[in-house]
Amino acid sequence: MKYASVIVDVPAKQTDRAFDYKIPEEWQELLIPGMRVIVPFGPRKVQGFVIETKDQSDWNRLKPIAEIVDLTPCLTPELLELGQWLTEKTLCFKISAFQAMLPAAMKAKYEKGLRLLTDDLKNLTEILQPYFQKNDQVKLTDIEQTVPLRIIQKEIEKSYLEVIYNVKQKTNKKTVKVIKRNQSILQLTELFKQFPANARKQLDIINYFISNQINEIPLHDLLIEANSSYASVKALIKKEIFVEEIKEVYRDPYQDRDFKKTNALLLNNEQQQAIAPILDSIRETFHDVFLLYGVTGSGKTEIYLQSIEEVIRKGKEAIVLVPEISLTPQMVNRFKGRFGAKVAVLHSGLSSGEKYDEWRKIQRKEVQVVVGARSAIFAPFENLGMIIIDEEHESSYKQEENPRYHARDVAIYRAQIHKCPVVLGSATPTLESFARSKKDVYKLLSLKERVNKRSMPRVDIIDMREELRSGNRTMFSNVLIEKLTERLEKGEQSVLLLNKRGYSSFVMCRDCGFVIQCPHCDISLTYHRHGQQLKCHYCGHEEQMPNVCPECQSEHIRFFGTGTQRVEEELVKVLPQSRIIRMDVDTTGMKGSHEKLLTKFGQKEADILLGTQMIAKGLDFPDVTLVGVLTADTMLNLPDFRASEKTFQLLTQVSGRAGRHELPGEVIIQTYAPEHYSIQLASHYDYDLFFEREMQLRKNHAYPPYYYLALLTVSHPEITKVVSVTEKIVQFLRWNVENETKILGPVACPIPRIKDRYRYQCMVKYKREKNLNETLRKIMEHFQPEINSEDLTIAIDLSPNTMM
DNA sequence: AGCACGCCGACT
DNA sequence: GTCGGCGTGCTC
Repeated sequence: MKYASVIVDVPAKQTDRAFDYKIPEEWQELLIPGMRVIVPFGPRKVQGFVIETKDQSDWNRLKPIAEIVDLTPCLTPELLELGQWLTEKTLCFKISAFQAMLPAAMKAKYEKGLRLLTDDLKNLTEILQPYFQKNDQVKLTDIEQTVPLRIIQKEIEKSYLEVIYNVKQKTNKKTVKVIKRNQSILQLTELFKQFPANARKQLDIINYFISNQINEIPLHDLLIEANSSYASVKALIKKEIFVEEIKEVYRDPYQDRDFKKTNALLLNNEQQQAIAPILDSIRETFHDVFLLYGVTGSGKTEIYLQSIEEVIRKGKEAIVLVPEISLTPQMVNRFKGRFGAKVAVLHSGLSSGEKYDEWRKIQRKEVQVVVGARSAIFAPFENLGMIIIDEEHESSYKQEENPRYHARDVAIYRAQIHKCPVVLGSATPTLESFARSKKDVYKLLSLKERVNKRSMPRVDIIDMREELRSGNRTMFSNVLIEKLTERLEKGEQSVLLLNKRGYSSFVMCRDCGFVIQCPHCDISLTYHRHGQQLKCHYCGHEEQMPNVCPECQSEHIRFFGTGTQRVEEELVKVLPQSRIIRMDVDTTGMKGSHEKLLTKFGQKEADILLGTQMIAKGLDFPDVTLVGVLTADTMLNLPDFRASEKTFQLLTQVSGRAGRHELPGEVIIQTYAPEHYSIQLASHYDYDLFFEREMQLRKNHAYPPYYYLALLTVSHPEITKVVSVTEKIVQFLRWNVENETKILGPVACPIPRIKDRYRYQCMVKYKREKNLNETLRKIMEHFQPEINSEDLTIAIDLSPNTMM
């Protein structure tokens, strides 16, 4: 093939199409679609993806491809196709779709440099001379600060310098030097006999290879094992007895750990009934979507594991998606324990290099199973036998930035192509999925019993308003303190959950009610104990906590709301004898600290684990017998049509953390809205009734699953512009949609201003809209001039999870 | 997105 | 007369 169509790494409307390039002669056999290349683009060079090779091009002034990045394509034909589908489904740029499918380490970095063109350094202006003493190339970033751009430009005009564009690869393949023998063991043995006896170190090395019967060994290891130095090794290399090689090695984040090999557990009756149709689907290469609806502790994971075994037996591969936070060691252990080295793990706790390495294992087909968060759905397997999405209801499966895809949709798309099953597992399925299972679009598989036959822990709802009325002004109800004390005495553990979503510690004046807000965003600043700072979570603005109210000069200005730090302090006051582990973003920022804290708790080095949402999932500690939810209802006040659903899910999840083993558990839910149905029904573990009630509400308010949603968010520094653009969009939409489709707006967003930009939105609620994407594309096209030059942005989210 | 080109005002 | 502002349009 002589020509290649390339999608270039320039995320913009005008460049969102293929550009053709000539393939240099020597690469014409080599280059195939899915490979990354570096191509000249205007005056610079950019990375791009080859989507097609061909023998003809409509363009006549073609530039040649500058470089090939991959030797094997990083995108399979299926993924190339999937990228196309993603762009259409989410209205994102093609390049963004491709980049979303690969580990971040494979994204190119760009760097500008200057190259010396004149032979005589003295021609150059004096300040520039020192930079070119040693090298004829200098990074522009090194010079920019000291030398004004004007001066540099002058030199370029005089052709003493030229600008060069470098595309740098982040892909830091980790390598080691290995020493390889160049001769057979037999030859070495011969050599050993005749070797000069005074070369003792060299003899040691040769002997090491002979006695251990090895072909090669990493240099580092050799030096230690044979107790020798690099000098002796080099001498042997010079004699051509050994050779030195650079070898790619994987950073294995789990290398220092042994995983206890586990075997398949015996499935109970219910589990057997649930797994049978999945196994059928795997065996018969048939696409199906299963909703595995099983209460916490009903043994869903064992079903996953045994299904995967079948997939592997068939010589196929499996993807397992788990929510980011539940990718705890416990989860990894179960998969590694069963499948050992056949598993790759992809989650945010890994460094970008580690993620890249795990991805390479998948690409090279060295593993058959990948366990990972959302983006693992793009694992470059070519022989998929099954896709599992655990905790199907988790909102983290939806990406909240472009491309705004939902992993569930991608899973079903891929599974259709591979003719394999998708298993969606949850104790609290999304209304969408459960509704689909009722309509037989998904096949429902139920697990109603817990494996250990224990009933779910008893849940008590505590009305915090009552507590306040009876004079308890702390954040702990009397009952909770009582129960916590009880656990302390018995040596059992407790978990306390602070539901922080939709809740922040703002600063208010007690005298005049003034709340300190961000000057750039319409949202109150959050108090951070660290350095008495006030911080904006949306734009990063920081200011000092004032001593007096800026409005009325009163000294009664203080922060409200509760952070885990604050809870910890209070808790220590009430239960001074307790040992507490606090887990939130502050304490788990560092790599691996999350895990360390959990291990500590698991080894009973603490009595109470206190944390935010992140502790709600996947934890399984035998001695936890009490779970307390400090503030159950904070989410309910958010402008989010899923607020009740999320509250129900969260409460059900945490309740499942108590009493998973021998000891019976108990749950205390503190709330200011005890009568709310999502709290009431969660306390009775009544998903079915919750489903009924919530469905009724969704129907009445025209929300999913009865209607599909599309959310358009317009932003611009001037409010008048935002309003007028949003109005125009609404008008255009009204003209172009079906009668039963509802258009809401324009309205200001829940956060009406972020980073000095006003935000308005408009919501489309529809049942059938064949041409919606086309209509939306027309809108984007129409406003393109303003988007390009007037700092206007229009964001489109098809099927938004929230309205924020 | 970047970058060049080009057309206008305010300075040596 | 030149420097430098940023609107416009292109990138195989």
